[in-house]
Amino acid sequence: MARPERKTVRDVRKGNRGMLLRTLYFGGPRSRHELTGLTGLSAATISTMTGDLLTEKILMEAGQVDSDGGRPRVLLRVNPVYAYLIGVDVAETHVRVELFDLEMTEKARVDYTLRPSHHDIELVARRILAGIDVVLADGQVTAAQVLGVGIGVPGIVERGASDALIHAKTFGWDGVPLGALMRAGTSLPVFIDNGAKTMGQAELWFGAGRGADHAVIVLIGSGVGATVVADGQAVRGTSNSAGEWGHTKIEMNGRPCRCGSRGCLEAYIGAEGLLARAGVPAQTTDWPSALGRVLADGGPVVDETLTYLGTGLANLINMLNPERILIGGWAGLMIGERHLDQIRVVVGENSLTQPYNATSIVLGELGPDAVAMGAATLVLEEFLDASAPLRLHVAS
Amino acid sequence: MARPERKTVRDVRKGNRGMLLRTLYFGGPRSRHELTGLTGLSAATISTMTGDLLTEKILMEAGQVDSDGGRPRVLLRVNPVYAYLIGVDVAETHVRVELFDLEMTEKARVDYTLRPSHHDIELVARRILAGIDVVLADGQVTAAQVLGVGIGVPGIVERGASDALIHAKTFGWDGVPLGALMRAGTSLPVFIDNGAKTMGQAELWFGAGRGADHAVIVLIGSGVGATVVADGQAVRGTSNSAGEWGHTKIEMNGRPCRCGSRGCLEAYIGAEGLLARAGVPAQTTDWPSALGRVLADGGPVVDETLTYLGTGLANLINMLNPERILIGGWAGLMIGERHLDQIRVVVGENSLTQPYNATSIVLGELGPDAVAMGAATLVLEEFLDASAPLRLHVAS
DNA sequence: CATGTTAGTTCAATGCGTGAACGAAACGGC
DNA sequence: GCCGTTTCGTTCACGCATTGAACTAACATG
Repeated sequence: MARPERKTVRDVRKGNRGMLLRTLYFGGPRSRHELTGLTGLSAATISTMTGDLLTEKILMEAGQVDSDGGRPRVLLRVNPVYAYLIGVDVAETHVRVELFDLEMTEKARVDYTLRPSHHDIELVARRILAGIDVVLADGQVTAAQVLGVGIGVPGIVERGASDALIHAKTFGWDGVPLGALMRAGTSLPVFIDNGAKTMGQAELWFGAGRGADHAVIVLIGSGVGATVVADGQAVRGTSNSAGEWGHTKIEMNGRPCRCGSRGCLEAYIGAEGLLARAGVPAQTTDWPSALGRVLADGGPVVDETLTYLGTGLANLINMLNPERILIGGWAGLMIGERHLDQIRVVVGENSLTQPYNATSIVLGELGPDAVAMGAATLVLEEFLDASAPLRLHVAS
Repeated sequence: MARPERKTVRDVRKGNRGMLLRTLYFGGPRSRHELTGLTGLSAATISTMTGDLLTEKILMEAGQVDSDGGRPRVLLRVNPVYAYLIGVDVAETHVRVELFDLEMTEKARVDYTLRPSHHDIELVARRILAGIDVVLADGQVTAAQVLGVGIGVPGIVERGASDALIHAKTFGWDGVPLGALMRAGTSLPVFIDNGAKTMGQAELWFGAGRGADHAVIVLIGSGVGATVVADGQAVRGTSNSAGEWGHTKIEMNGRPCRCGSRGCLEAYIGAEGLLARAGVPAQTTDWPSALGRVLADGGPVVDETLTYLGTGLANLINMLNPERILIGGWAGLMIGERHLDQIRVVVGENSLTQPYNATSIVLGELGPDAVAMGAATLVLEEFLDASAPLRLHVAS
């Protein structure tokens, strides 16, 4: 029963300011006059608030537009170089650090290859910290101009009372305090979340999920996960591990899954399980091409996969009644590009009419590269929500 | 991307007032002094606000308590007879109308038997309206003292742009505008929701779900449904039909379900499916005793049922990471009372360690009678949230 | 250059929460 | 019975928020 916080008059300002900022961020350049309509605020408030934001350089003017017969309207927009965001993608084979401006335009990036079985947490933390320095130098940005660092990691990010702990079996991480390690090396604010979640966040904000209040973004790679969005908010659960769609059971006594259980959806539609079922040799390394060949050849395994996938999606629809389902992840996109229509048919057969008709099933627009961008989005979200007399942070 | 509304200073008051009211409603009688700590508001604000609420008679004094060595504290509480709530349970065999005071104490009730296949919407609406008059008379309450009427109905309640439409196959209702029919006969505010959801609401507020921010309340009767609560709010989905847990698929090509599909969870753990699988003759009418015998006899069907139930719950845990799962519904309670431990074992085997350890699985505390109470809770919620200079409504 | 129209700003009014000063109601010690 | 102490509760000036109304700014047209 999430109890609301105490509010004071200043919170009103903070909330309205955030709303104005969001409107301008997503609603393109607008005049003050248009903003009154879009935000519901009075012209007086818009005037003073935009005044503040302009002197803070969070907003900037963006030309004029004639307004038939009267004073022309001055367009306002978010100043993309007011501040910068850093997004990090920690994956099995690499650590990528990217620098974005406020509009999510990439200004610099650096990749570090991770050798398999070299996932030592200290090493990863060092790579990230080094990467931050590199992108700042390349992008000619000082740390003081950066709002924060978002990091997308594999596995479960447990948000307990104190610091976030990361559990990633494949990395051998069991309760690793990455946040604390980062803070030891930088004074920038750090936000950490599961990589599938940050990718979902990216799709929701900048991809095919724009504007959806109720959505599920499913990620199909070698593993399978999902981001659930209800009322515009990501559902995180009590310890931030919601969304483990891949390990929901779709078949009693089904195929063994690498999680140790049986009949998990991931064992059927995850790339690893799919390729194994199609008889692709286990030592194959180029999974995408192998999957491409399997999909091109067709056959019962592909049909079966579509049935499992469609049924899994139907379960989401029945359970959560989203207005949109996005299919993403490299394997998900490959499957979806070829067979989206058939997936829709299977979903229709396995979900209730009412919620099925309310849902559209589409492909993600952003590639797998979106993990870092989504991570940076965590910082952006913080900025838009609480930008109040914004304090930029001191460099490390 | 649920955008927040414009806020003004008065919304601050409304919000804080609601918080104070909730604190007092659920936190028993408290002194003004204690309220400052519990709400975070200053003593000054508490003083003026409780003053207002006392003159409005929403609050009342509730005795004094010595405070060692100083002025004794005056306890305040919500005035239970400030206003009343009406809850309605529309079920297959009856329409029940109940009158509650603000503390959810039942003041009057009336039942109307519904003959099978006599679910004409006009008839049901007439029964409800008549029932309202009866409970008001019995409880010696005028319509002006009633905050509203909550109605729990079977099937899907579609909240579209205009009025709520109800789809209930078993009733032959397909897009029935019950709300409009009610408003034609009474001027009381009407709130309609699915009966399983209202029961979930009741458990969440007054039953075993108290205080849980992330919970799933599963209802197992002849059908199977669930209420998902995330961040203290019920997840409704885009057309208010979220929670159809019973028709998620747990087995590919499994048993046929009455929904027309196959392998639905409901076909295994719903009372109807369970009894059929146990070989109980279809013409049996006393399902509870039949289920009791099946459970007492044990055997493979029962084990199988527990496996299906546990797996279905494990899917919820993996997907939603709740802190608590409540098992309710008459069949759910019967199964849970005997086999809760075994259910927990199965759940543990089929869910990921992390989220499993974060969840407690418990039985519901409220019987099936809670549908009407939960429906009335819809009205209560409205009152606590927006009680602002509360307007009581004119009688019909 | 006067007029009309649209865009944006300024200002007094009103509402809210807060801290500080103040008032109220008990107890304990003498 | 009186006085100091402690705790509870109220009052009031202040700062900050939005707002409507009056006002200024900047254009087009004739």
